[in-house]
Amino acid sequence: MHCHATHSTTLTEPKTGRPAPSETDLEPRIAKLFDPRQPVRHVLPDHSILLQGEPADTLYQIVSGTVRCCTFSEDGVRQIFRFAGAGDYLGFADFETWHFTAEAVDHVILRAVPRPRAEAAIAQNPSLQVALRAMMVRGLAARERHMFMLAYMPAEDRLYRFLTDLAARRGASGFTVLPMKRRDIADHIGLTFETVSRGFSSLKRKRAIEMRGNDRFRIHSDDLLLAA
Amino acid sequence: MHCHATHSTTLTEPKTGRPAPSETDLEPRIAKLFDPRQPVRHVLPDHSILLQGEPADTLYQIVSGTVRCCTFSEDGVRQIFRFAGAGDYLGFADFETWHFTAEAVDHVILRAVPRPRAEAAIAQNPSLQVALRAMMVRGLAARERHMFMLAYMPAEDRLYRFLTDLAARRGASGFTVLPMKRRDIADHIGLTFETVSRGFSSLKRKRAIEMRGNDRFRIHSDDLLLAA
DNA sequence: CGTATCATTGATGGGGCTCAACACGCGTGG
DNA sequence: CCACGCGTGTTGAGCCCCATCAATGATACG
Repeated sequence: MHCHATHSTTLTEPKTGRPAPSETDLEPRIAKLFDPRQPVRHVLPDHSILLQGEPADTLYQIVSGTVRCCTFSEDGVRQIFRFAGAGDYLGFADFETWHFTAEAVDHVILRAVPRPRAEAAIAQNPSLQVALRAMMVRGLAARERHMFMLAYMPAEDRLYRFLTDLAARRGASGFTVLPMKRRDIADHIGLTFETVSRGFSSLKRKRAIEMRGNDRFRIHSDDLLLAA
Repeated sequence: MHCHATHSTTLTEPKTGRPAPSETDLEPRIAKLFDPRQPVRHVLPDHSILLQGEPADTLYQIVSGTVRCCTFSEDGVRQIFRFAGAGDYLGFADFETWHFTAEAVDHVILRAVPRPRAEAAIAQNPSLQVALRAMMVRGLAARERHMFMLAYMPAEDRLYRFLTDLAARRGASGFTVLPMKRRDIADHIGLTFETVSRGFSSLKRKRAIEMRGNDRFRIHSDDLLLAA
């Protein structure tokens, strides 16, 4: 029983990507861990930021750019379980070694903080702990939502939801930049890049999306979509 | 590019379900939140423990039995993102309202603690916070592992891995009880119950598993499996 | 024995993977 | 300037795995 409506299902999330009220208040407490002026790291497209299995001795905040967080199976299949963007954090889901690999999709700028210092600050700051737990709760729910997509949604719906979620996170109306390649999208939503490409074509054909070049898109209103 | 070997891929987890050393030390601290003698709740098979959307005013520890944690899409499709068993906890991934529904698979016995009391205890106990964060980290990794399965593994491999993981969690060698129905398994690994059933038959035929009735199974060694 | 629930097995069709060809932009170097 | 290669994206043809629909067993319970 697949999801008929292309724009289907948000499960029960408040709305896509909208942080809970508590989150809005608490997020700055996490950001304070990072010195807003100091150590900044630049990473070029397709270069790795951190490697699965290596010591997780640093935490990062993404200043700008897009990061793909992925794991590789023994036979080299890549699974991107998350795209992280400006304002997101890397490293709070590990203690000793990284359980995933992070790579730059485009030019990425990071702020870094050594783990010992961060952990010490966390230990002394109860409201920071609450903020962290809230962040991880959102991470759990996001992964469950993604699991549902992988298990039950047909190809085109997966792509449509990926695009709407991305546009919602970027916030601004109008065209949204699509920093990643078709292959990256495919490895994220569990398809081949050919199927992703067909999905783009199909969505364009039925006026669900509009594209400028192949790295900018815009979602059309649901009303238009229903007419198709 | 599917996973050829039936016993394939653990990604990079230490080993199935084995808690990290830190976890072994810290887990009792979470357990201490629950009074080992007092308020116990019994839930009959297929009855609900907590409902998506309702206030999350209680935390639970599972004393015995198996719980399915699931979400429902608008059109009624069920996704079981986790089976929780004896020793597992429910409720640390929410603050105000439940983001999922928990139902008893078999007869379930729970210990409960009111959230305000638990949160107060957490706020005052730093090492408990560390334990909680470790638990949530494991939850994140488990969901990512599951995402990989849903995205890339063929039906039979999914079932085989589900069974091996279950047997590993139960620990004891010999036959393992399978508390849930085919339909539950299907909704967990993203298949239909018919395909799950065919998977059982196929695994039996090639001597990968052995069954006693249809609710007890045993995994055969990989050596035997390779010979098939 | 009749009924209900669950599991198994078969037949059929379709969605997406695979293999393959082609289009397009962009760089380099003749 | 055009040729050529290369990376990326699109489109087509064919096939296979799994969802779907359907029928038959198996077991428990009245």
